Amino acid sequence: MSPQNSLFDAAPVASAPPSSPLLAHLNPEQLAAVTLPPEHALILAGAGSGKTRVLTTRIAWLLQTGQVSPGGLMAVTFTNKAAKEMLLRLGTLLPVNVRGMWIGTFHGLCNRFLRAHWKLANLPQSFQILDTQDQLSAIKRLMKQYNVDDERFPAKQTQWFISGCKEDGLRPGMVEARDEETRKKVELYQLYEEQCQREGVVDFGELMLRSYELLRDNASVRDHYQRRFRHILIDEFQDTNKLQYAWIKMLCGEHNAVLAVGDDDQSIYAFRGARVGNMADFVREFQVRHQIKLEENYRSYSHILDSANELISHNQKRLGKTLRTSQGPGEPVRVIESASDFAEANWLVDEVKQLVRDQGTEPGFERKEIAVLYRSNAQSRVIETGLFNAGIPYRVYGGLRFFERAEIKHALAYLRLLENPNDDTSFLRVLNFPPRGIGARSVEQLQDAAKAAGCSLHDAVSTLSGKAGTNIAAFVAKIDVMREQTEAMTLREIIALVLAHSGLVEHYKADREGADRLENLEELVNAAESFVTQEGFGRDAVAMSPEQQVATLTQSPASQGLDLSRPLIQADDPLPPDAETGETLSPLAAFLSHAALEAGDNQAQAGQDAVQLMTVHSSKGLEFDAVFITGLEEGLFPHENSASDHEGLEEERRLMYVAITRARKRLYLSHSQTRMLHGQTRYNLRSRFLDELPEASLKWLTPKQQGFASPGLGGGSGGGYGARRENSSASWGSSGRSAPDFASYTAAAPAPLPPQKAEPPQGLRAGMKVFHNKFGEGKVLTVEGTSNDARAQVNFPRHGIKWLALSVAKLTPI
DNA sequence: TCAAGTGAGGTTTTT
DNA sequence: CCTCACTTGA
Repeated sequence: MSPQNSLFDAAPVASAPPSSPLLAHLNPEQLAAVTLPPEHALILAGAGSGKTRVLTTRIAWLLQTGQVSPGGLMAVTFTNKAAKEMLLRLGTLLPVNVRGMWIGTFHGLCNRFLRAHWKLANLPQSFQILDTQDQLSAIKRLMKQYNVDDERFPAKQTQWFISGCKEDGLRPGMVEARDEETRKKVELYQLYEEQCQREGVVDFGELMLRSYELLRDNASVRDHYQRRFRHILIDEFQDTNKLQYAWIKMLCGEHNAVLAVGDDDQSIYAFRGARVGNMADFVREFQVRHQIKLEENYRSYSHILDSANELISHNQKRLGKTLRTSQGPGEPVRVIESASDFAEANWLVDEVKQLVRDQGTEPGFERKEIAVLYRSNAQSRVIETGLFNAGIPYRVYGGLRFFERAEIKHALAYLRLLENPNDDTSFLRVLNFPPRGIGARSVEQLQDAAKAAGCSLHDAVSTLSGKAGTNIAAFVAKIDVMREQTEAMTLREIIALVLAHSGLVEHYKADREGADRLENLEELVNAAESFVTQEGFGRDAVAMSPEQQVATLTQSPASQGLDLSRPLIQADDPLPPDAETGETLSPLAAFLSHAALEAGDNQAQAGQDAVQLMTVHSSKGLEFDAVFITGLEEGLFPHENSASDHEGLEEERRLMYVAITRARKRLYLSHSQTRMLHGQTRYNLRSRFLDELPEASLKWLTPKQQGFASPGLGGGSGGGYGARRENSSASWGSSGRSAPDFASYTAAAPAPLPPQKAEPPQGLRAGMKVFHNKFGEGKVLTVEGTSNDARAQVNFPRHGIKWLALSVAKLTPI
């Protein structure tokens, strides 16, 4: 390794930077990152280190110093939210018209690319995008048609297989199929592809894969984009999958500069194909000479950061990074043990009340600045019940988003049929919705006819005869008439007409519980309206000519230091070969892409001052004044499915790291002795992660108990926080039932009482080592049930994993 | 065609 | 225990 290649040399600024206001207030590392020379670089950006700021300032700096024109760079993110944020902040840094710039999500940019090159990509101009739901129903339909046993090949699994292949860049012919089962899946993959192609639809994976292949197979297109995008900036690089990495590589020729920004310690999406290893691969394959660490944290006090640092230091596979702050220690991290999940929720409710009540005085927390995090969605229920009964407003992240709602999907299906009559997924979705007397038999007949003729359902209708055909023919006629009627209409008018003529509005009006759905349909019209005005109905979906780009740029307000007279686009920046710039995508088609790629807000009633409930995964990228991390128990967090192998455990630890680093001022870590799971009471040990934190930064509100050794000891009651120190010698279960149960919060709907006794059967807890007369030594994995029903799952090194009924088997703790 | 019943399965999720 | 997807019966 050459000296230049040494790790994390904060690269000196090439030449003295212009003392631009852009660069003010950046710390040395940030400044170095922003002003890096135009070469490949990796920024290792810790949580809360100003990553987005560096990215946007870098773009602004490149533009301002004339190193690149707005059309000459591309910035890629994973979520629409991140992309919007980037555009927004860029707009505040520079008077640049960001419309038309290639800043967006991987999928959004691929969509734009494929729209510009639809012919080369072998797609219809207005190809439709299948979301995950659509994809699954398309696969189900396919499997039915080919009489595939869905017991042996569940549609979900097939979907997972297909998506997995695409993420790895594999077409059916490239998949290595050793066993019969895989061969069958590959066959289904092949058939699915043919079906999508026939119907003119692409799924999310296809957007990426086809873009990649087009670049790979078409030298002139590839050359064009390689020459065009001198600067490529990638956000959240640790989340890229194999295909995305290959795609980036494909966009890189001799003279490109890729700026990859990421944090290996926050890589929590391996389960969906993300490869942290891409960071190391990037450094090696791109011969990255500049690596910069951003370790200064602007979010949290040092007790919180010390906890995060210490925890993550237990991971072996790391690039290495330590967060620091100049904000001072702050409060210690509070740790609490409860007797049950109910008690935990109760305590949490009390604590939240306290935090909110203190508002105005110190510390003073707004409800929306309080987050409750958990490992899995199922955990939210108890907490919701508690908050609900206490009358505390709360908001749960992660339900159905706007464009995923059934009524919206129905409306979109009609709209899609206007654009593309061959979209069988949409056809089937609304063929009999609202009900118009088309039964399963008729549908099957139609499907058979279509299969025989090798055409779409829409086209097969004419071949249909008899009574069954008339209703279907009427449906098709209705769609065709709508298409004609809407030809010259605005998007808003089109949607209004479709809503009325499809019968959707009528149907929901008749439905007692249809009011909400009607409201959403109303909202769809609004969404279309604002799409048209804000997005310029997707004009940016088509590659802009240089002239257009200069034009939009000069339209923007007077710039500070941006020389508008200089030619912004080089003369040698021609339109991509075969770009279909003449034909504009229809507003409707653009809106439909938008609906598929941007499913809408993930939270109900935004803007309200409500406590935020979400999984740790969805908390990534967010921050709150106060954070509760709940359910810190072995088996839950780290999750039992991940704890067995080293890789999985390290990812769980990163997840915990993400959770901790969400907190600005105050952090609570909570675990419970018992928890209701799958209808059974489980007895879990506290998470090992709690033992991986620095004692000096913690404050145990309930006494810390010794490891696995004394299951019968200790004190956690569900009650008062911080006031429970006195019962350190009390046997749990017999004391500390002082917490009010939910019934005391609610007059109307009493919730179930917490269990009377939290005594694990025979004192067994997960994680304990036990001895069995026949099997020898083993480790307890789980304990379930009570008294006579109780059983334990034990892993015996010699005999494997066994379930043992505790009323029969003799297990001695050792 | 719709409502009630049955049975399986229950980490994490964006596009 | 709870949710959902799918089947069955009127």
